[in-house]
Amino acid sequence: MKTENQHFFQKVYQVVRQIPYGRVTSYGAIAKYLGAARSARMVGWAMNNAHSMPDIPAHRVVNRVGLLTGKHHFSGTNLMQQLLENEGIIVEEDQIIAFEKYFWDPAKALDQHRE
DNA sequence: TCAGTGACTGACC
DNA sequence: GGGTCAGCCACTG
Repeated sequence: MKTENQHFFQKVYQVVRQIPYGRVTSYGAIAKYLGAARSARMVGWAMNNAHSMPDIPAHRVVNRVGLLTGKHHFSGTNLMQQLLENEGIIVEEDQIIAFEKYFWDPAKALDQHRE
């Protein structure tokens, strides 16, 4: 039984869905929120599997420097960038400009216990 | 079964 | 300050 793994993936999808419009986050941030900061690759794998899931704004998930490492996995090579720009995010050479400005931390946004 | 790969990250040199 | 290495875990051949 690997239901726990499924749960991990589901959690990833749930967090990604919570990303507000015009915001982005990183694989590590999600992984850290899920208590698996060292398993950021699993988040990336979850995104790969996210194609099977509806309403997963995977384009809002980039690596820690705001680089669109996963754009190649989208239908078009520019689709990911187009989607981000459509939300008001500036993307240049596959990298988000002022990434930290748009960065959305699930650990802070979803955890209402701390401020 | 074993080994290689990957939408990552942090540490080290 | 930039390049390299190792760790992480699941999937594929």
